[in-house]
Amino acid sequence: MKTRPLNRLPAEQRKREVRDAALRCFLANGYAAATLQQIRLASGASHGSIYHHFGSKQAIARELYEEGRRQYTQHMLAALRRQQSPEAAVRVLVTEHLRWTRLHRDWTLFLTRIATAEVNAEMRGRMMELDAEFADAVHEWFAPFIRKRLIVRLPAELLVLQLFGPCIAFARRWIGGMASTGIRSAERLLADAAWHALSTEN
Amino acid sequence: MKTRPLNRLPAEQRKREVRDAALRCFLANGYAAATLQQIRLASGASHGSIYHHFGSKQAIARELYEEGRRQYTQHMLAALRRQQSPEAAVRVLVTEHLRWTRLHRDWTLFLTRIATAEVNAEMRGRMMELDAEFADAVHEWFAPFIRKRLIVRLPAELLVLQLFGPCIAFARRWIGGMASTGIRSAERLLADAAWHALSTEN
Amino acid sequence: MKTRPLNRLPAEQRKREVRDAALRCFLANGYAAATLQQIRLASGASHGSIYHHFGSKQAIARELYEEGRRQYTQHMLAALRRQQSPEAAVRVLVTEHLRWTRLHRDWTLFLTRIATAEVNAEMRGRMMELDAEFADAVHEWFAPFIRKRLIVRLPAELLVLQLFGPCIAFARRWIGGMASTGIRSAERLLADAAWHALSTEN
Amino acid sequence: MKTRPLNRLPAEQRKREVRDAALRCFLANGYAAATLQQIRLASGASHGSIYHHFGSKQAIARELYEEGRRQYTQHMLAALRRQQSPEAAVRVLVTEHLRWTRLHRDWTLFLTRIATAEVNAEMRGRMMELDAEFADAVHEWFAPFIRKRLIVRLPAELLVLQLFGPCIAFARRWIGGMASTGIRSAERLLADAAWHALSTEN
DNA sequence: GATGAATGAGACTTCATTCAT
DNA sequence: TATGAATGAAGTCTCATTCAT
Repeated sequence: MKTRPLNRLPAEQRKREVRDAALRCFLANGYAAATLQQIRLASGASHGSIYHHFGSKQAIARELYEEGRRQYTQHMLAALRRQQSPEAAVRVLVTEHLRWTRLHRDWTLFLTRIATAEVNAEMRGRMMELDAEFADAVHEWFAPFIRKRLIVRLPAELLVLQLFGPCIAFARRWIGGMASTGIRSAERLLADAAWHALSTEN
Repeated sequence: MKTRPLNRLPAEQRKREVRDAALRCFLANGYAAATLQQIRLASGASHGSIYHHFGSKQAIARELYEEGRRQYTQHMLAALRRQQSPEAAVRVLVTEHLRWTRLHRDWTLFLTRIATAEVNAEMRGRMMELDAEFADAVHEWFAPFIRKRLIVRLPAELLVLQLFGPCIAFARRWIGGMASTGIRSAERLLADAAWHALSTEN
Repeated sequence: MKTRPLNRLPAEQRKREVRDAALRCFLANGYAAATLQQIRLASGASHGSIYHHFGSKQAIARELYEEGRRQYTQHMLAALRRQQSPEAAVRVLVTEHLRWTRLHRDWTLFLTRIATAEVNAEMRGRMMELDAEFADAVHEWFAPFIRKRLIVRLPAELLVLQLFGPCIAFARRWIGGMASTGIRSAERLLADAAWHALSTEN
Repeated sequence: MKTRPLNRLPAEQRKREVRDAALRCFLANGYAAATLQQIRLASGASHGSIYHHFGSKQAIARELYEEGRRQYTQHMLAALRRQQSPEAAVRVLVTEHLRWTRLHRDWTLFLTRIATAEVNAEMRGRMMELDAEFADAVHEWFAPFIRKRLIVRLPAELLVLQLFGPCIAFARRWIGGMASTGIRSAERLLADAAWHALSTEN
């Protein structure tokens, strides 16, 4: 009943702090195992304040997911659009994927886990939407080179899978501490392999 | 006066029923969201009976995981060992992976999810062990051909990733209802692509 | 930079809007279930503004109760005082009670519910006070006729109950959508019955 | 995690104790204000045990409501069916209603409050159903006497209201400590008044 | 006067697990 | 073996109310 608001903050700053704290908690033991209590203690915000700003635990995860995906996508597409040749593009996408994974280990872990975690249908739908958007953007860039037969003839979807499939699988192993190859060597080797797999020149 | 146990079953049959029910529950909303209550209702076994046979919720998942992995591994290695040439082997591995995915949709979904689910360290360790065993077996089969330079020179780990990465990623999309390519066309196309990616002949 | 109050209204108008919104909320699910959040959204006033004007959720209900009772009482006593004969008075009280119920369905529902709702002692005391005042006023009007034996010999309290009991019970059923008799037919029939019950002439 | 069941009871006995404790809690401050914590302490059952048997707080109230109504109804209908004449029947119904109210003050208070409390639609429907059943049973008993013109010509519904309306209103006042007339005097006076109101002989 | 961020106690409910029968 | 009553910690979320701006 008697309470004094101690830390009055601008809304966006408060949300920022809660999101950051929540990310740490989700990473520690996973989404389901993270508790509001932990997020509260880690963020310094009160229980009620968190709900005032987010409305639910899931909403925090949703905002984090959108943020992580946006950063990844922007990074990748920016790198892609700086390239001229398809070979450079293929190499850069693989290299940058692994580099982003390495530099943003937390985000990668969170995005990987939440994607298969038990989230509700609405959130799952949003994830698929973002997946499709990214795949489309990549495919669009390669389309002219596919028409010129510089890149193997594959449906757009499979081309993207051939491009990212191995490094996604590698990243998963690396995050889990299971990779015997170093991630830096993998950058080069998987870039070579991807170009070998996609080029018609070999 | 005393209630008589009505559903006395042979132990293995009762466990079978509980495992089957649990698989359905885990698939419905994920491991964490599934409750003993649901498994109890779905299996017809009582609370106490389930604990008598399994000891914990996690133990049920562990048994299911072992079972699913064993079936997958046996299927894949049997297919691999019937092959003579590296090309046939590469094609068969991709094809059979996708075929197994298609024919055992439930198992695939369960294995995929539990792999990133929030399980304890012991279970995670067991998963990695089984991963490594399978990778080693595949690599061992290809080793002679790698030495003969018929297969691209890649560390064993990356070779396996190059082989399965795309079809794992495809399977994930297909399970989620997101694949625009049919899984049967994908079998052929991804087999071609895998061979193109791994062969030194191209 | 600073947010400007956008909806600055004369105090009484703002209170009016909040009361109206609160009445709707209380009617929807009852006093206890109505939340300040709902009242805030329904009224357009901010959290703080509501507290500035009322001080508490209960105070809003109290003001509404006083308002509803005042309207009912004034209506009934005005109608009573226009009568000359006890028969006309009995008939008019029953008729007008049901007519007011019909024309002010919302108020009736609110007054009925709040009367048995879980409110604090202070408010309960105030309710009883108003009940007694009304009963006294009615009884005072009939006193001369009771002394002249035109109206059955009953303690004042029971006389009023005999007068209003059936139509209160009917109103309760009608509000709940349970009445099989139409409220307009009930006006006449219950007026007849009340006169039959109270008159010594029969 | 570690727990020892201390008070293992037959299911019905445990439910009995919880219901009794809940009735006391609901009476103390009303349904909404009563907490599971209070019921737990008052009943001696654990939190989980209560949910094992009832599933929700509302379900406890529902069972109590059914029980109270059943007791009231059985008492009243048994008394009614022992009568021969309509006069005796009218008097007995009024008298027994007030006597039951007096002897089962707790039940009356609970039934009165819960009826206007904030309960969900399903429970409200059940209440109306029981109301209608009782009214029908009473009306059926009087039907022959109405046809013989020994009882005033009123639609069944209004007849019942004329019969019980005043004593329901009185009971409400008496429970609230507002009645100036004693309940025992009221039994006789309201029985007389009811007969005067319903009989055609006067 | 108005706003809405902040509070924190406490609400109901769920759950894996235990164990007497 | 089977049953299901019992446990109680812990979960998410709600709420009336306060007060700095």
